[in-house]
Amino acid sequence: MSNAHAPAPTSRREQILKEAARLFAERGFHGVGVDEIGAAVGISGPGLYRHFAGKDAMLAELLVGISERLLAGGRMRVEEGGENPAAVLDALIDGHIDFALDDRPLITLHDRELDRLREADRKRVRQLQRQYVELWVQVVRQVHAESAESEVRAAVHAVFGLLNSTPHLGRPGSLPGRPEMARLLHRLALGAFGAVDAEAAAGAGDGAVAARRAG
Amino acid sequence: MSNAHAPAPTSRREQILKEAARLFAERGFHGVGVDEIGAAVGISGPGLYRHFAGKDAMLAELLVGISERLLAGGRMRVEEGGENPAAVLDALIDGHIDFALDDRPLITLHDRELDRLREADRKRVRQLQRQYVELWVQVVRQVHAESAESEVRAAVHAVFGLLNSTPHLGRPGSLPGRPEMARLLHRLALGAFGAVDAEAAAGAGDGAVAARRAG
DNA sequence: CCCTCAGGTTAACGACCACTAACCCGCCTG
DNA sequence: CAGGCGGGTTAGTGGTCGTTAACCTGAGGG
Repeated sequence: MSNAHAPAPTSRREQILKEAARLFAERGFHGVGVDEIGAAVGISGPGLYRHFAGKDAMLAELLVGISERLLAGGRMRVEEGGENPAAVLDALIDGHIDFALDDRPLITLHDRELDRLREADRKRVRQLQRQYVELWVQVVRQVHAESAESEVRAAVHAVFGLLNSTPHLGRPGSLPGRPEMARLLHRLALGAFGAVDAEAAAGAGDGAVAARRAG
Repeated sequence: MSNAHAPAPTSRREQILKEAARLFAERGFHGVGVDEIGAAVGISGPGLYRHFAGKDAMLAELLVGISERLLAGGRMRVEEGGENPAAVLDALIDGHIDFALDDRPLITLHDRELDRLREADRKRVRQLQRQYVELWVQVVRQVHAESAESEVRAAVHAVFGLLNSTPHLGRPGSLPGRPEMARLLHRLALGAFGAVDAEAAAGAGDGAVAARRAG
């Protein structure tokens, strides 16, 4: 009712997409009915079909959209600070963190409901995701040159998991606020990447923290 | 028909649970029909109701089971190596990695379909999860004593995301094999924890890897 | 002033699905 | 050999859901 903020020209489409993303993330694609999505934006049920071809089309647009934005943002950051790889990595991490903290539902959908897409859309999303990963891999390899590519790639995946973990957090209160959280996640990501090329000598069972090269 | 392998005393219940876990992880709880689950174990449709009260009961048993096993395993490891916190942490990490690598579908379900449970079951699972997290928090705080508890808790959540990222990996080939993967994940987790209490002085934009105290 | 059309509405339809009912059979026990 | 019973089967049922059909309305332009 009292929609005080956001008098911006938020088109009906975008409004629907936002609510659909939230609902899909909360209860899963199959767990949400079109009537609920409609109700969330004040219209009811089949009125949605004036804006979208169907429920699948909403999910497809959401997933393709987020993948494109992630990749575009990543490419932008790479171009901006092209000289200093470490700075580029910092920027990539910060950009991803902003996404994870501010667009939680989308991040959730991104790696949760991908299989509900039609073949064509799924292929497109996967391609975008792969390009995004490779972007990171290249940058990380410039910072940690000694590491094998396959290990770096796995580490990038793992760090995505780390950064995207915010949606699964319990209720706040026992956790840091948003700015502290952003800085903490940044540190954790860098710490993880820094451990990629530690010598494998660190024997399991020995309690010592993995040695790091003083570089 | 020709069920050549698995003559082990794998009870029908367990067999059903295993296949149900796989299917739920692949296509989501609502995306799988009971007929499919039945077909996966060679019986068809309503035959499942001789073993389970319903589809919900299968999911509940899966999620409660995995949560209990994770917690029990964690407690065991804490007791075994009580003296040396760093060794305990190593053991916790290895145990979780084994789980993530060997029981991928369960790990996926664990943080994906929790909301599809009835109130009572959901509460139980969340309680088990919380205890598991607190177990880790205590151990990590013994290793990194200077860190604030809320930051450690967030870091534990994040490292879970890191370790659980394996299910989302594309097809193998561009990634390390299972043993290398286990060791890599171990290193990454330790690296992340090691970065929890780095002085906040590490300015963003400075590319330096977060400093670590030589302890 | 009509006419179009964007953006709604409600009603209905067809598919799917979890679950139940009713029946069946082979094995073990007494 | 009787009979219970664990573990199946197929047919059916009620409900939900995505989608379509048919109808309505208010605003803007010629």
